[in-house]
Amino acid sequence: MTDFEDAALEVIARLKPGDVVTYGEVAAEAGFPGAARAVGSLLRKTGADIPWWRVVGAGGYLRSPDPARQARLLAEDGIVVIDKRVH
DNA sequence: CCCCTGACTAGAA
DNA sequence: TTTCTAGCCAGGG
Repeated sequence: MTDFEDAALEVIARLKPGDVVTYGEVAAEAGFPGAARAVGSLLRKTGADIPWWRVVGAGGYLRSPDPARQARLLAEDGIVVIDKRVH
């Protein structure tokens, strides 16, 4: 487990219902500013156990391979998603 | 070690 | 507005 993965996973695990952060914010918060891509790679291989749906792309755009599913999960958190974007 | 890809971004053209 | 480029980190060939 790399330092990056360890820190990034913890940042995401701390997210509460209603919270939405971008890949870049997670990376910066984890101490690796600019490593937004690595966050995506991490979520891709990481199974459940973390609120991955609360991580979106810059501008609130849903970048997950299944935007519809992510939008539904966000809705359960009380977050409104319009045209695949969080406002 | 080199090269390419990707749930990314910000800035330049 | 759309397209490119450069930067970043992890992974795979």
